[in-house]
Amino acid sequence: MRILVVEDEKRLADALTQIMREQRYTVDTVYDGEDGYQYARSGEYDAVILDVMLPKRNGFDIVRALRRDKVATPVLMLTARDELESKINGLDCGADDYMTKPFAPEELTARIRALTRRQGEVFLEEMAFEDIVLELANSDLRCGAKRIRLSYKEFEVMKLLMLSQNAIVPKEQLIVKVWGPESEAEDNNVEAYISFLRKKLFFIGSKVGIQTIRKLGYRLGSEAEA
Amino acid sequence: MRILVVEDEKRLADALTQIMREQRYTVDTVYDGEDGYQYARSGEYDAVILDVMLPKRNGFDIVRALRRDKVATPVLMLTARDELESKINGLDCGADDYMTKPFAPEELTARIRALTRRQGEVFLEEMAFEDIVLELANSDLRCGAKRIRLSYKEFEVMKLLMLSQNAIVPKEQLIVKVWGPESEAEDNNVEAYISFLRKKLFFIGSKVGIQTIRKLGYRLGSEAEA
DNA sequence: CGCGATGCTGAAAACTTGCTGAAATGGGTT
DNA sequence: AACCCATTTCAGCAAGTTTTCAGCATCGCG
Repeated sequence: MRILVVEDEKRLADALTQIMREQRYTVDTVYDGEDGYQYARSGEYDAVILDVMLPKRNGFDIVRALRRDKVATPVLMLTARDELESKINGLDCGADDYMTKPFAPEELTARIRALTRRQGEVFLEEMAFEDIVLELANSDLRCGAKRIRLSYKEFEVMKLLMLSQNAIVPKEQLIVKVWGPESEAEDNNVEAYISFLRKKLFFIGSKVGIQTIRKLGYRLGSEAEA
Repeated sequence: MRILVVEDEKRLADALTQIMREQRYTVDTVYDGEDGYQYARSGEYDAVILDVMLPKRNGFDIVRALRRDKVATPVLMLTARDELESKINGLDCGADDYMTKPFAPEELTARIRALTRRQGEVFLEEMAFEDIVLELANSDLRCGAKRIRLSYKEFEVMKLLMLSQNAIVPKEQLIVKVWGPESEAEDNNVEAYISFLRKKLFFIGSKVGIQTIRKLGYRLGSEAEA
């Protein structure tokens, strides 16, 4: 989860950055309105913490511009003034929430959680290993420009292998997690799917291969190592 | 736009209802937590204004229950206490915003506007995707000079697909949002409409197509990609 | 090396899921 | 009542997925 902090007061900016990093967000920090706007416009953030009073360009202005640019990133406005006017102004500009300084760190994190929750879950969108990427949203397996659609079970098997990175995944575990603990699935079912996946890995030209560790299971590795 | 007000104090409840009606929202009002939960659970509101202290069931509890039921309706919590604790509590329960009593009517309406804006119920004239434009006012789908009228349900399905841009929209979600959560609609109903829409997309000569992602849902994409 | 155990894979079968044309339904209008 | 239109229903087909199975390949052990 990526957060953009736009705040000119160095001490406060650092504090905000620190607080958010502790919550395991990836934080970028900029110190004036113009930079803030440019960064936020990229749309790659999951939330923006935006001071109202800023050099070069004020917060209201930035939010309005972002919304006009069709950037929907949630924005939390920050201001020293506790006036109703500026609250309403902020929310009406298209900001999603509003907080007055000073504030407790917990309040900040709670508000950011509330803002990011919506998109939240979905944001881990892909898994990577070596030169391949598994797109969680649509079950596509990608290597460079080439891609191929995986079926439901192929996807599940691949996901488990990638989740374990280089570790060995026992057949038994694949059966339990993909076919279910009650299932009648046999080893050969897994073998068939490993075979399907190998074909698809070859097709997209990946150097990643599925290695067989006899009697133990399978694991991912690059063809080179072996 | 439909709003649910859950407030036990009669005077305040009436005031809230009045304020929101003046803003042309359709307002339903209930006076205790249990009713509040039941009504909100229908998912048919665009926002809920929820008091924390309520007979039968408190506000935190209700939000938590709603989120557990996968109801994503934005909730604005209302409380007399200006304590940080209860703010955090409210937001972490899954509420989307928080306001302390007393408040100015303008602040309430500004916050509700902010909450409802986010779900994309924006009053735009039209929505665009690649070479097609959906005219919200008259339900026409346009590609260049060619246009065709969509029926009500065709329009709703198309709107949801376009709202999600490239993201996958599950059949289930289409059923819930177009046919309603209580409906008996089956997958085949959606399939039939997807089929209608494909014919119309073809008719207006768009390069946009509706892609099927087996077991997951549908999404828009240009014919080229695939 | 020879043998059994283990794993691989292509093809076919069995099954699921999705598509679509046509007909039925049903509400609203003329 | 006759018609129009949106919507639902249904049946058969198409496409995609999963299972099954047979035969071959490979491994490791004696």
